[in-house]
Amino acid sequence: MENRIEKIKKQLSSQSYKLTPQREATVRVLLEHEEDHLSAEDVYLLVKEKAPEIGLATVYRTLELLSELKVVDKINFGDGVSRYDLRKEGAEHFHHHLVCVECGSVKEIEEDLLGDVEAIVQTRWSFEVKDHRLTFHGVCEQCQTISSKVNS
Amino acid sequence: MENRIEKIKKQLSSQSYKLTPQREATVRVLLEHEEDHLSAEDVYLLVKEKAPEIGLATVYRTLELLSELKVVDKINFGDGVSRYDLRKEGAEHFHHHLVCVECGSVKEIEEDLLGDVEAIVQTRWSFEVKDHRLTFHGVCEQCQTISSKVNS
DNA sequence: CTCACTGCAAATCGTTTGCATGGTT
DNA sequence: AACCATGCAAACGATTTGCAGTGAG
Repeated sequence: MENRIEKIKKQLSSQSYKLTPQREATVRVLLEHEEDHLSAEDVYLLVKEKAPEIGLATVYRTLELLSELKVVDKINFGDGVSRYDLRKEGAEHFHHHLVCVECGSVKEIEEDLLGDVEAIVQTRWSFEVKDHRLTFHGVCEQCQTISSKVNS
Repeated sequence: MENRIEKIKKQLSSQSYKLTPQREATVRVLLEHEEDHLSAEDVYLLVKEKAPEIGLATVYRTLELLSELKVVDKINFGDGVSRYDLRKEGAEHFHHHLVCVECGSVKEIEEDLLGDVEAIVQTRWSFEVKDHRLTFHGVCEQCQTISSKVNS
């Protein structure tokens, strides 16, 4: 935890940005909720618990900044809200997501399943792939169980 | 063209919706711009050329309806705008996209490259895949050429 | 003293909704 | 007459911006 903060601090200062208390509080919230997919509003409310004076605009500005530095990834699951996801240590690619159309839960897949596909795209369409976004829509294990009960 | 309109008309009436003049004009615009990825605003402006009385709200309502019927897919490339994409005839899956980070162009890939990956997700995570969204971010062929010129 | 950073409120932008009207059946 | 669909304007929610105040270097 602390060393990840330290790392982010260095990343910031290398581009002459400061890790202000507000920014640190925001980063800490993100670290404590790595599994979730928080919206800016979510982050704001959580940060407010630690630093009540913080403003929503600052949270937006911080998330924007972290996004530029590729510390977080900004995603969009189609509801009109942006969500922010800590990039895992050393991950060079965005991870994949499984979105359940029944309960709305979101699961992350860390493995990169797209190696082959990227190679195909690269050669067949002469497209130099830098990153990707992959989301599956479907029914999660839990909801499959529930609906099979209902239907029996 | 006409037979696709006819088909959509049938699809609508099978669920007791009507293909009103406004809806037809909207569908025609989408058909004439299959390659593009129009936002609701874009569609609105184009429809207005044919049917000046149409309101923006109607365009939104029509696109929403077509989206439910799976005639179009609603996508989001991360700028805060929804875009609407005609589903190809008989396609059961969403097609993939190549977004160029240099010039912003968007290219479509019709082939479904995810068959294997879906099988993996299905078995390994017990997730029943219904559909997917796959977007690659990178540099398109044209921009690769340009930047290699600049750098030489 | 300077300048990046902040909080607040107002502004913006895409999208949705309420409502009165018009057209079909 | 009942009802779906429309246009318009107002409402809405997420995000951005202008600006004056603050604090670290």
